Amino acid sequence: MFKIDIRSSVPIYEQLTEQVKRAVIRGLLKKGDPLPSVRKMAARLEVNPNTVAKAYQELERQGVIITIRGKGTIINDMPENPADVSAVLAKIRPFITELIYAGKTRKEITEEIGNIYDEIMKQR
Amino acid sequence: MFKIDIRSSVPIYEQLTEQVKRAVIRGLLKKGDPLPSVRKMAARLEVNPNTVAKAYQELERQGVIITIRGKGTIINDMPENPADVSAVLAKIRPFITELIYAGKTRKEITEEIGNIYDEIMKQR
DNA sequence: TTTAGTGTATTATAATACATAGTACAGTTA
DNA sequence: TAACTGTACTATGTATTATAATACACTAAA
Repeated sequence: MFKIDIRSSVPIYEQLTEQVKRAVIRGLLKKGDPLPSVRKMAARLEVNPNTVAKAYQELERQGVIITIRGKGTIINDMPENPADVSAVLAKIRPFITELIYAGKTRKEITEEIGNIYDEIMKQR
Repeated sequence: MFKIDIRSSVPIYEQLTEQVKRAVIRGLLKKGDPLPSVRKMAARLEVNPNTVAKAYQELERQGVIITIRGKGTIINDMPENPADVSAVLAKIRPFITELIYAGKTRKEITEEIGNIYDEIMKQR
């Protein structure tokens, strides 16, 4: 269900947190569903358990999962009150600048973003 | 014309490269316009000359500026053939995931991107 | 030629982030 | 008790970012 690209420049724990969130968005994981333990997940992904632990801690901080020491980790509800959207938009801005500089029009850019949206939501 | 936020987690040289590109996009800088020398720019921004040099080298690598040893640095033509757009889109994807998770709809997201576009293009 | 101003290159230091390794501890469940 | 949870800690290695301090090659003007 989860795959890590070890050659990517994106940190492993970030790859994992994003994929968990995507699975929740797609409905592949629902409230109460358990995640594999830190050690099992690490074994499956062939990464260090500490790296998985870091990803789980980040997911809990964002309210995506609930962890209970000794028991395990389960998926939480999708949040109702939106997170810090403006901070996310600020991070996107430099990339939009790059696209404009590459000659992309306003319409092309918004269409590409729409395509990304569809790809994330799509059930394989 | 350029401002650096020293408290930002975005590297200084990245802040500078993006602002130069934005100035070109807005038409505030045109082909042949000179950029301040590495040392002058560093003094104005109150950063180390090496950091400015790194930004200039990155801008030259991207074809934004032309540097001539002993003479100075000037703005290049806007590129006609687009750069690696797919790589940029790949970097945007995790942020779109975050926005979806925060409850944003497809329409809301594409509109927000459009707003960013307008803000970048806007002449103050 | 000399001088001052360009960009460039190198070495060193410091701080931080990322990932791994190994070990230990606290809590839960069968 | 035994085996499993998550958590905490130290240590190591690598990479990135930024600064500092020089040094070098080239250009333009005095």
